[in-house]
Amino acid sequence: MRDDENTTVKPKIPRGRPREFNEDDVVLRLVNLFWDKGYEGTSLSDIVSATGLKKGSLYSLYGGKRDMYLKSLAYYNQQYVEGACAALRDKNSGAPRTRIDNFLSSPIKAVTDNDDYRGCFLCNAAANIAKRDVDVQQSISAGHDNMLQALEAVLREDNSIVDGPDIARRARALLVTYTGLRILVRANPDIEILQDAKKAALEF
Amino acid sequence: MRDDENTTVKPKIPRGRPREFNEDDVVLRLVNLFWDKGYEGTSLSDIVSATGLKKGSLYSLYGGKRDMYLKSLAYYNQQYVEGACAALRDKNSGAPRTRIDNFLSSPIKAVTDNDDYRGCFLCNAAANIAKRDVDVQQSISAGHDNMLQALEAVLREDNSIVDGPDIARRARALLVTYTGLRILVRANPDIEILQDAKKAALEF
DNA sequence: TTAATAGTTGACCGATTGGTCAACATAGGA
DNA sequence: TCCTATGTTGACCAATCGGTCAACTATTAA
Repeated sequence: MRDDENTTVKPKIPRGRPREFNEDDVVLRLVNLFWDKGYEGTSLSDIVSATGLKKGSLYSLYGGKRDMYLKSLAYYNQQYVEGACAALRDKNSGAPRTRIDNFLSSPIKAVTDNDDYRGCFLCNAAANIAKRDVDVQQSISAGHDNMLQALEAVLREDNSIVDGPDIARRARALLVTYTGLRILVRANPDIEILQDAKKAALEF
Repeated sequence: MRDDENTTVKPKIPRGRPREFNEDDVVLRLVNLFWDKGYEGTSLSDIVSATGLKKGSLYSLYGGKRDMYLKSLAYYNQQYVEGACAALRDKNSGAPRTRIDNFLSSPIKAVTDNDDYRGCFLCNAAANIAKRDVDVQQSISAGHDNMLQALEAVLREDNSIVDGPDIARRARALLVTYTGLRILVRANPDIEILQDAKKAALEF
């Protein structure tokens, strides 16, 4: 009891030399690197120059390149995927159909608004090395599950769809469309194709 | 005129030492390698051991790794994509809707029938390096254009769809769904999700 | 002060990367 | 039988790959 008096919130007890960097900044840079160039396409020296950290620091922090990749996927799930899911679920951000439209528009808007052709990190990971790495596979599945549940939630709000197996099916179809859009963005500069496909995907 | 007498069809005039391999066999092995492991994920020694050729032969044949990749994409377009498009167009292989169903089923059947989780070579290429290589991008676009045209052709056969902009839009949506299925196959072992999504995508 | 702990750094590692090349082999044409 | 043209081979290349480590620095606890 006496000990707890001073450390009510147990704020922090750092020992040894303090870090000279912010770990969130670092992992964000990792995400952006792997997202853009993939696992094999990103080299350690890419990482060193992008983060400013030396190999030693990186390795004592993560263990290895693969762990950096895994951390990046987790961070992406936590930040980006979770953000998209929250928007889907947010009843204050429009009618159900509007939110679904926004969801399918985001892959396109990334290009038109921000010149961001990177697509979806999870989709790229799937195309990259998913089959050869169970942990990568699990991270992707986790993200997809999250999205599927958010999609089902918003679909259930829509009166025009009968509750039941249709909901799950529709959600799955939307995820597939989302994935397709995110991939095509990386290869096809023709935005009209994507907008058309989105429009058709919303006709249900 | 005299010279042409003997060489009516100009069959072949091979000079120098003849090749000890079949070029089609080689490129097929290249396709299978790059398809599975991607560009950066495939090393020259992978290629050497898969083809049986030595580096010297490979380089005098193709010029470099990137050219091998480009050749593989072209071969994939010529063989696999063209095959799928022909099946879509073939009026003897079922009603329009049936053919579209087959088209969307092929990504799933590859898994269930042949344990083939590689997805689509073009989609993987898009996720891999498309943005950094114009030639790769063009090869992907060419394949997609081919598919889109075949899809439009078969959709035009279907009486339930009014000819006009709807055709193109529907075709584009189908291509996006196809792409999404092919990508998800690589990451998600849950076939039921894909079958469900396919079913929903056919409800138009 | 002095340990103990943790972070930073640059030199270093063997292995592998994509790629080159000279020597040699095998064919057709003169 | 040469000559030319092409194919095959293995040795070789610099550069880069992911990864390790000992020396050094900065901090807190005793």
